[in-house]
Amino acid sequence: MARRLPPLNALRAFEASARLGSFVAAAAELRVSAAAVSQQVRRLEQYLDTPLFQRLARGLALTEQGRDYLPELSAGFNLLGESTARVRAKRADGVLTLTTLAAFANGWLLPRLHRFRERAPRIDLALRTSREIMDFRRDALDLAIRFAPTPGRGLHGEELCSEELFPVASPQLFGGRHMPDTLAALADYPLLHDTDAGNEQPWLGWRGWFERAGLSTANVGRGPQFSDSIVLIGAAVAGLGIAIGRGPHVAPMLARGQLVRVTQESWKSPWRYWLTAPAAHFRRPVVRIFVDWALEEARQP
Amino acid sequence: MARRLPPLNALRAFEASARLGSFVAAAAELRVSAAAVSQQVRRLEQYLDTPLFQRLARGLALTEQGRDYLPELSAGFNLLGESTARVRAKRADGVLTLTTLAAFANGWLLPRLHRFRERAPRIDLALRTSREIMDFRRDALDLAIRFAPTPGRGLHGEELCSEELFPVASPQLFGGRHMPDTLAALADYPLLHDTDAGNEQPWLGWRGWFERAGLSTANVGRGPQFSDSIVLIGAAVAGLGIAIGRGPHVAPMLARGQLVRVTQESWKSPWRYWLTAPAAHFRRPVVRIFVDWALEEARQP
DNA sequence: GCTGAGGCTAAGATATTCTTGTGCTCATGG
DNA sequence: CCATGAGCACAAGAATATCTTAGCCTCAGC
Repeated sequence: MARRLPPLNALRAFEASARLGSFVAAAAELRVSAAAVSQQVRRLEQYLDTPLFQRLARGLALTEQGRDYLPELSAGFNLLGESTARVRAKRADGVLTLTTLAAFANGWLLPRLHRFRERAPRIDLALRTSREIMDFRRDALDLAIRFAPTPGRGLHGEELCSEELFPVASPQLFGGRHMPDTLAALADYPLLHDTDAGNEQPWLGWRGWFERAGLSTANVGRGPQFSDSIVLIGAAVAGLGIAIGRGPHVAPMLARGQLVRVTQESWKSPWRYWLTAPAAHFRRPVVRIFVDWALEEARQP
Repeated sequence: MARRLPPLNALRAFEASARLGSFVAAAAELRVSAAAVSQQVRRLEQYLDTPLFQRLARGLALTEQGRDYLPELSAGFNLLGESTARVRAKRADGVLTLTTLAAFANGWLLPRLHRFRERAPRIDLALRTSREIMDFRRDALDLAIRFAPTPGRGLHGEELCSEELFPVASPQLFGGRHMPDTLAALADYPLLHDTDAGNEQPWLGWRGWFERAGLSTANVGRGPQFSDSIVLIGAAVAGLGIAIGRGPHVAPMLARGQLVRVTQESWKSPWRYWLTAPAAHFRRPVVRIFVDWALEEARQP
């Protein structure tokens, strides 16, 4: 008749630790101290009477038991989490005003939005794309997605995703010819530039890339410039040259074959995409539901 | 990056309540008071901002939200519970000495035992089938399965399953003829009797059945008698007559078509099958693992 | 119209869980 | 080769969360 379950919070602590590979990281996800996670995991190990981690001086390694255990736990918690999110979202109702870069909206948000509509059919999204930093005091904004080193002063922020960059071009640019496979060889093709880029964020500009590789930057300024990433990408798709593709902005074009990666080079940006707003906004149900959904989307491979 | 989960203990309280249809029943399963369950469910409803139950004067009814929610939660908790049980069982090691009625072992336990071997490959079962009540003080017994109204004096017990009874016979007994469909019509066939039955437990004897139906019991004592349910069933399978089939004892024969139910009559026994032993035994890992497994098996449809 | 089952609430008791602060180990880098 | 810092363990007290108890309410069934 009965069902016997292990201590659930200990289980959650283990699942997070195993998934993230560290008590410190798990503690951040669970918003408790690392010591708390350590204690919870110990409790579970006692309950099971078997070690789940090998404690190394620097970090953790799963034991065989732990390795077998993790995937099923994750699946179980996913079920709990997803079904809960659905229940929560179904009756929420209202408008969510969101700003983000057009290119991010286009590359990341729009292709996923049908799933949000499914989950929260009664929340309407009002999307404001703008290159300016919006002011929460002035504008009637619920939430912003920002690319920045930190969430922003005075604002609460949750990390949405990181960004990997790599050279991309239309396959038509090369006709049948061999595609260049080194950074140096790219200089033979027209390079497309983002106007803003390259000062603070060297990974956004060709100059940064050539300097990092120790190559001459003499001719690196040549080529057309674009003030907006979305237009820049459009130019690359049209075969006008090679652009520095920002992962989240170009993923759908890569998936459709409109763009391909050129060379194996890549650069992982130290900045992050943040979901950000004054802390109070995050307590609005409509915002919370969107944020939870977005974070979940970002966790998918 | 992050995953957001609802309060897990509240979730478990809801799952149990919804599955069992009552806070009182859920409280028994979770081994807390009904008030605690009520509070936990309320907490979850607040978290979700939606009602999950309609509170009726006498009992509960799921709302639409709750109805959608339950199956996924159950699936999630099943994953957690089953994978945990596997991890727990894998290293346990030893012998479990168990007594039970031969017919119950044959009809219920043996067909399921391959799954137990899978889960706990290093636990060997020593099965002692006996019609006598075993004495935990005298015999080296870990656990007994007993059919009784209560677990037994001085012993801890967990309810394994109930028992439904119904007339059964080999389909060959009727040749091509019409199968009797009323209790009264059974009297035309040989009735098979369990020697012990019919005094304390009227549902085990034909006399009890005929009395309950208000029929004459004049000829009800006729027919062969058997001192052991397993032999009685064998006789029924061999086409010797109609027996009172005890659900857990005859399930595999029904599944294989060796027996069929005769008439739609059935009687739900007020006694239960108990897993029972001195409380201390239940704390032995080997016992706990078997008990958890058996309870889980009993929950399956 | 009783009675009992089942649920609710409030308040205080009890447990669990978390944080803080300290100490340890070892990989990394100067 | 030593200093540094990341990451984990441990202990004790603090902060919560959770449970129980006890009394009340409603309605179904007798």
